[in-house]
Amino acid sequence: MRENNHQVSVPVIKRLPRYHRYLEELKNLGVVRISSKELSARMGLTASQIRQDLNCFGGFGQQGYGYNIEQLYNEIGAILGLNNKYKAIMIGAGNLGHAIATHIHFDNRGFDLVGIFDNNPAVIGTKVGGKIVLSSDDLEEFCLKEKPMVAILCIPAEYAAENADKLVSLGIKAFWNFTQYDLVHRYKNIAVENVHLGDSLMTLCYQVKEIDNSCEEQQ
Amino acid sequence: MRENNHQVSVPVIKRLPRYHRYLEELKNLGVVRISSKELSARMGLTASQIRQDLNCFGGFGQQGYGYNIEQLYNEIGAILGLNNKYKAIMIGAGNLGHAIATHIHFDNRGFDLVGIFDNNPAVIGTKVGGKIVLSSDDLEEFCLKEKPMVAILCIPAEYAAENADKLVSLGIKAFWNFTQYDLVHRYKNIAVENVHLGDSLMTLCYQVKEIDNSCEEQQ
DNA sequence: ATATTCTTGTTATTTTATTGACAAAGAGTT
DNA sequence: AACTCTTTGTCAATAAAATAACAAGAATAT
Repeated sequence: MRENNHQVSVPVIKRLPRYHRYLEELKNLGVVRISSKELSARMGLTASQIRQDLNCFGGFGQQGYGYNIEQLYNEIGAILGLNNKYKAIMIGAGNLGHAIATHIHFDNRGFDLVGIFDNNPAVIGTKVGGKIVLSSDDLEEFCLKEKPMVAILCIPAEYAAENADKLVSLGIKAFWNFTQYDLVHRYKNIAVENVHLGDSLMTLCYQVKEIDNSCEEQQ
Repeated sequence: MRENNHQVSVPVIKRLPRYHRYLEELKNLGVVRISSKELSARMGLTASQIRQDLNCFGGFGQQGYGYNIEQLYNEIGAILGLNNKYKAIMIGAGNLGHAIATHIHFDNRGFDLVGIFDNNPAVIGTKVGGKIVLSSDDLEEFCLKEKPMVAILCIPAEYAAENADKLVSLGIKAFWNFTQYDLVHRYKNIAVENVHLGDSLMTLCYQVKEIDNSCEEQQ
């Protein structure tokens, strides 16, 4: 892999998981090699972009041949760090937390969900995704012992800031943030990946409105 | 509002929900007006960007004064189309579908969730978010009668393509897609908003790896 | 072996997005 | 009423991202 001294841009990083998915599918289909041209056609982007993206990390292809699918799949997995087992804890075991904990394959994506916390007595002690939900009161002790690196926030927006501050003080280095609260520029050297479902739905609403308007115009 | 003949770029649209959130918060705090400068400081972006974004849709501000928060909030809501009641149906009432159906405030965001469908007999007939889960067998009849515009896909990736095709044939014009399957360039004149949670987690993994590496280097 | 085709990695160009600059206009002040 | 300050809307400049172009290397065919 190429030396990492030049920062790779966010748009490139955001595309890597998608490449990874397509390559996995091709790998499972038994396809051995692919050219940037063919992959671009499948994915609906330009061959140039694929080559440029990949060359941020190194030359994985071969002229006149293309890319070896299994190798490229593994390389991208390594770039993303999916072989890691970063310890993650979940804060909030309500509807959404429950769904995320049971639905997401953390182990394929570099993480290990080691603890789930809630402050609702009705939920504490129940099992979610094979794990017993712990009380938020035990959070500090747990963090000191297990030293998790990542926190998944599945709590109401109004509790996000205080919880995040506390978690940072307990050594958390990254957030997977499902709250509406914007954590992004609250800390430095803390990674934040927001999943703003409400924002996503509003964006869809705009698109639907556009389609709706153009339908009406045609009539 | 300004005439809509020039297409507004995707990055601008994606920022609108965030403006909307911040304005809502300010409104609830009883703040009446705000300048682009102050809003930009709160949101962590440039004043120029805010002014440029807003001027894609019209001049909502006043020189020497700034923007009236309530007015701007309403304008952005109207631009996004949040006052609509687009009928939405959910396909798949598993863990994730259940959480989305109960957790998301559809009515604040331009939608009305009118039906939930699943093909698992153990789930059909149960109540999710106050609605009885219907059998997928009833989907066609339901769509002919209710004419929903949007489908929320909470099914495994392998069933995404066939379901989407069927839904498009039944008149669905937009998808909120929670599957890993890429619907984007499958149809034209169909809106797709993807929520690829797996991709999001992989992106976070990359960020965590970066932090982890820089920590190790320091030692 | 040689020629031809394919396909990469990289540089150049174009397009898109963000930031900066500033005249014009209204708000607040004296 | 005149003056100063603030802040917009817009245009210009810069930065970033995507696309195109192409030389060079490797595979395949003859």
